[in-house]
Amino acid sequence: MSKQDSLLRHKIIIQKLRSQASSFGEIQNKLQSETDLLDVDNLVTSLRTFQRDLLDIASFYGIEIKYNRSKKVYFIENDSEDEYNERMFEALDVFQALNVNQSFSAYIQFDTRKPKGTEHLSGILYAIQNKFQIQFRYQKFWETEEEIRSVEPYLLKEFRKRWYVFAYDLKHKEFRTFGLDRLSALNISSNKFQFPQKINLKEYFKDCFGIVGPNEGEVQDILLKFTSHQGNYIKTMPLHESQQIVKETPEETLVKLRLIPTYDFLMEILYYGEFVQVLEPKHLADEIKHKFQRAVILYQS
DNA sequence: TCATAGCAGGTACGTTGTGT
DNA sequence: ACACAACGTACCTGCTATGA
Repeated sequence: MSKQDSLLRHKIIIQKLRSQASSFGEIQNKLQSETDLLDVDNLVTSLRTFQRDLLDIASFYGIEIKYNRSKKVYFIENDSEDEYNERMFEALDVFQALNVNQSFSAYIQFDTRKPKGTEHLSGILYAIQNKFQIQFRYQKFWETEEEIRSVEPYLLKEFRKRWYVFAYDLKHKEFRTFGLDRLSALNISSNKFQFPQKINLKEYFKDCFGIVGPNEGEVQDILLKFTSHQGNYIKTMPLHESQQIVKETPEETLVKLRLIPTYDFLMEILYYGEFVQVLEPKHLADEIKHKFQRAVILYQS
């Protein structure tokens, strides 16, 4: 029984109890069926170990599982569906799937991609937690030369499967976002910094789309008309936390957003091509229109 | 009465030291 | 360089005391 199995067991227990309150026997049955399905070491444990699992789940994930004596079932008391835990379980799923059997490699095709800089995640996280300045080499997309940066790291941010660190650049004296995949020779210095009182990170990025900070423009109400097919997709994968479905018909889905229309957002709209129309604001609709017109010119000969 | 928690002991596995 | 024993650690189970 490895640590990995313990994590897997925790995940299955949480999933089982999220779907319904269950007795210890029912949980054991679930663990047994998952053991057969995943082809792993036996995940079924004794009651004593299960009780310890409950304590671990509470301390690791903050999910409190209680026992209902009269109904003889365990249930989750304070389920928050925490984003971090969800992502961790997701990673575990992938790890599990890839780890099951090497011979499955014939059935798995990876997206082609370059290194994502994830090896820096734990180092930067450590620096953020302990408020240490960091230095690193940084290469911008559009420049060939590397620069040495010295920054105060505040936040790790993920966007479109890439990781970024939001930080205060000590040389340029401003907040900047750095892509981890373009960063090398990371050094965590012993220089401490004070976290700026005036910034609330959740609030800071609330109206933003992508990695561009809020100093890039004003918050606006945006109304988009998607084809119903794309609309279904958008409903399951919201563009932004402010997203609201305003109207739905068999032909179209109207979506309202409230954010700063940054460059990243513009790119997102262009990505949906003919399947979306910007209804409001007009200047954004015009900008998209111009971009498409310029693109069309490329194909006229 | 029964869930819970503490403890002792077993097993598996990784690491380290030693001999060939 | 390799094999193997000794040791340490993590994690498990079963037993049992506790207390709501």
